[in-house]
Amino acid sequence: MNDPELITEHGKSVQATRYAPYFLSVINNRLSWGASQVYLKLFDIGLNEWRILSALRNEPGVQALRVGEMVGMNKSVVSRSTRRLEDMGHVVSRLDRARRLLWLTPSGADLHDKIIAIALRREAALLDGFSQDELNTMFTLLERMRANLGKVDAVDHDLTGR
Amino acid sequence: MNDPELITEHGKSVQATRYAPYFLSVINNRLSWGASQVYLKLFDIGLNEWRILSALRNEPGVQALRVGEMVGMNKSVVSRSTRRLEDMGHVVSRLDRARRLLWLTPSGADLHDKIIAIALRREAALLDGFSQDELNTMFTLLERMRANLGKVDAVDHDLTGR
DNA sequence: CCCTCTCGGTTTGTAATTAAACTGGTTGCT
DNA sequence: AGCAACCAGTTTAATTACAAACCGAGAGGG
Repeated sequence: MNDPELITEHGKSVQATRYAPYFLSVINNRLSWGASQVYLKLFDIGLNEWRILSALRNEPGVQALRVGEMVGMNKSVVSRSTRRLEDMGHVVSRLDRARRLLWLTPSGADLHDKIIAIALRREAALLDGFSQDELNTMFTLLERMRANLGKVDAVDHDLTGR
Repeated sequence: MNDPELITEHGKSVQATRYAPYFLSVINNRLSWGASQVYLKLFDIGLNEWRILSALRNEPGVQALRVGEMVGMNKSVVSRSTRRLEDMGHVVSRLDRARRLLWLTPSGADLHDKIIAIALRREAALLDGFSQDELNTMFTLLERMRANLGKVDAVDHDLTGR
């Protein structure tokens, strides 16, 4: 019945339950997709716009490029999303030489404060049942993974010849 | 100089370094983007195609829907990616009633074995320096987060009214 | 035997993400 | 002053991701 040309035997493979990238992607994808949907539905802005609000709340008057660094966004996204927030009246910008400096408006600050409450509630649900010790451990381990990303890149460069 | 209408004071905000979703997104995004680039460059297939190869290696002859469950992919992605793999000759399918059953071809199995070596190398780089104990702890904590995703959804439903 | 409901799968639409090409203004050097 | 190098930001293109609408084949009930 089965074509002998087909692979039908169980070979060595990745066990998803012990493969870190799989775990990370499942958790992250559902988290960020869910966040987007909630923010869009309640406030008509997406996850990227929210990140910008957050950055500007921390450092009012920064330039666009710095916003990207702060929240780990590509500058192209910063560009589009700030424009959108500006159109909606949540952000204003001023040109300083070649730089574009950004501030929240009162409505932007208000929006930020509403969304952060939701973001923290969602995070609390994600970490429900974690003791303080476990939280510390987890952040430490995540931080070490993040620090190792450069080594992953090195593997990639090795494989693709830069 | 600063318009008084603008928010310029530092208010309560999210500290990215202790905000789990941010960490997860940074790590995951770089990981999966990097993987895609490597697989595309070396083998002309993307991350999604790779995931399907992996699922079919584990369970030859499964139906498309089940593949999605196994590797956490949306069925629409499974649909597109399997078609692509079939066009490339790495996968064959057979209709069984309404189901579409999938198998690797020898070339697909070969491709799988090449890529898994890379995937494991990349993961090893990510987890470089982790002791066996730390690995166990981390997978446990990740699994608990994954299990909590339902609670996050509950928060979302509560907020958006289903 | 036909109608409807269900189920697997495909298509479509929107958001997020990154790199790379492009633009325009600044700065620095001669 | 003029040209080149650089830098911030914008635009474009490609990939991943999810939900929802859609479609077609089966199954079940009347």
